[in-house]
Amino acid sequence: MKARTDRWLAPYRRLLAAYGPQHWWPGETAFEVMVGAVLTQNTAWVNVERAIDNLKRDALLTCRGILALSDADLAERIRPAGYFNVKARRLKALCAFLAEQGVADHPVALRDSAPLAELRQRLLAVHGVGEETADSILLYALDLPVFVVDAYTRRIFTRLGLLRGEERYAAIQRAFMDRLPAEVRLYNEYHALIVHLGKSVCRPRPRCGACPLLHRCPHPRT
DNA sequence: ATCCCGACTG
DNA sequence: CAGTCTGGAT
Repeated sequence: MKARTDRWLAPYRRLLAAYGPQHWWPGETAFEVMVGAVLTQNTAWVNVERAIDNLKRDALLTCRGILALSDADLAERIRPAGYFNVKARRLKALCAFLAEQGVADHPVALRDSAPLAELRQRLLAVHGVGEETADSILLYALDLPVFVVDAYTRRIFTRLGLLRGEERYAAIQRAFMDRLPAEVRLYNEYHALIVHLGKSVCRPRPRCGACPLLHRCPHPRT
């Protein structure tokens, strides 16, 4: 293994040893993962679960079920996830897209409808789907090898001295994908572990004493 | 740069 | 009480 790869893979090994497999994404079907990816935008997952349960309770966690609701009705049901008016429109846009693609009754089939690069472009064209949401859907709903970047990734790897902190999403994603083997399993687990570390330890005000990566962090605080 | 927004932590 | 949460559109 090249040293260039190892600097970006070592944190993964360390985090996996410390925290164990995270078993992401917490969703039963590809469609549920897609809905969760939109609902969790800037929102704690516990709040997303409530919104998803609200839809499940009335068997509305389907493409057609969501499209059949009025914006106001849908917004009311997903209220616990916050930004409910915005997200109601975004969920409908996502479902309308799936219907257009002819996969409303079997959303996971989206995977085989186009090559990865084109699928990503199509998702990015959907209202409410930005880079992180698109990549989360590709990786966690469709099992395609795309590395998901988020605010935790930027913060953690900047503190580790591997990023400067000003890089755009695409640059950070390329940093990982150019160096790591293109394995769905690895990308899935790595991002999940990054989120865990970012939430529990490498927070805005970090708890460096509890960090599994402390030994390779240039400027630990506290 | 600002708005969207409920639910929870410290 | 302020801060934070698996962002994206305008």
